[in-house]
Amino acid sequence: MRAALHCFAGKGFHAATMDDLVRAAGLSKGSLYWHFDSKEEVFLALFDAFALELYGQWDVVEKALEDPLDVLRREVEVAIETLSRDRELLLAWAEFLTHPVARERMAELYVLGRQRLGAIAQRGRDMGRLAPGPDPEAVAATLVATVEGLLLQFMMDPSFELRRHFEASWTLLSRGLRP
Amino acid sequence: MRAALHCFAGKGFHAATMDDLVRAAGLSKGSLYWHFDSKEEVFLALFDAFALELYGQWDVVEKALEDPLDVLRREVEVAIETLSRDRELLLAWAEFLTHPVARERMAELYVLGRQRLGAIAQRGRDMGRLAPGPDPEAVAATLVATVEGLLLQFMMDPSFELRRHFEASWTLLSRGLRP
DNA sequence: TTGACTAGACTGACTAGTCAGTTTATGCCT
DNA sequence: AGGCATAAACTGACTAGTCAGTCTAGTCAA
Repeated sequence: MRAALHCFAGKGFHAATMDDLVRAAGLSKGSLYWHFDSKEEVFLALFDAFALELYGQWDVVEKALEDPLDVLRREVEVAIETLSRDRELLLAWAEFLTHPVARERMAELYVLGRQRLGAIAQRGRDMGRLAPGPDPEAVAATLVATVEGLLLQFMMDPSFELRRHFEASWTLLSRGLRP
Repeated sequence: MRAALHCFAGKGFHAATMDDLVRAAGLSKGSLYWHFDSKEEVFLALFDAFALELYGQWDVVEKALEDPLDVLRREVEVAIETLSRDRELLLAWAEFLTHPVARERMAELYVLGRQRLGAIAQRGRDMGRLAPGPDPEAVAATLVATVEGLLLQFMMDPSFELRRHFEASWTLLSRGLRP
């Protein structure tokens, strides 16, 4: 899987050949096809692994923190950290956007992500910790957009100051979120 | 070019064959190669056309509007409108992210975009129309992130209410931007 | 002995790009 | 008007190469 991530991130899904994966993993063609039925399956397995990791981390955040505004901030932060930890992961992420099946799964991931953030925003509003103005669903969409948009800029340009810009984005957004 | 957009959006850069383009354009192989030297050249020509269109529209906005906050809002709006007008354009946009050369050009586009938005934010701050808090560069990065993040979500899911969520995002952000 | 696993040569479908020409448009001279 | 030259646009069969996936022949641990 690590070898596959390396190959797909470096050359993209199509340009990376099964021979590349085999070489990078130190395996043979036969072995690779013993473990996976097809190139696509390797690719999708990668996606599923990251989706699982991301939402696993969100579970932790939601159990650890109380204040809805803290949870929102930390979840955005965790999503950015998880995906930017490894540059190859980020490049593979872009690759997922262009693969028909991976894209479908990514779409589900977004829907679920918005639901989770939206539910927290709703709770925050009910508790009076968030401004009553913007509806929770739209807040969730805005937060997802911020995560993905900042990551996209970082992906295009490693010198993009992700951390600093995230702090600035949050400062702007939280002013709008607070009652 | 229209035919190429259709093919690349539908199947992606790699899976779309030159024979597909030829069929879609109602041309022959030789003809296509008379106009373009390679598949990559067709692809990059598409990117350049859209980059040009986008910044052309920003020029118009900057000439037409006075108040920096209005300009910022309208430029974000125009970027979203231009890229979401045509679903195929949006899908091709994702394709650009994964092509090494197109990615480089996209990176330049982001840098230039942030510079332009940053300059306007700076002016707004100097004029006292924007809060002095967040530095202009970070404001620009946040706005670019919002555009790209919302578009990404719309790309994955046509039922995503782009317009409504854009309004909500702007409401949140503008609260943070105003003095 | 069996079944999980590995090796790597091989095949067949597919595709970017080429080339040797053909047709159409344009301009110019008588 | 018509003949001629030149360039621009186009045609489609062909080549040379690539690569996902298959297949046969194994190894090795329990």
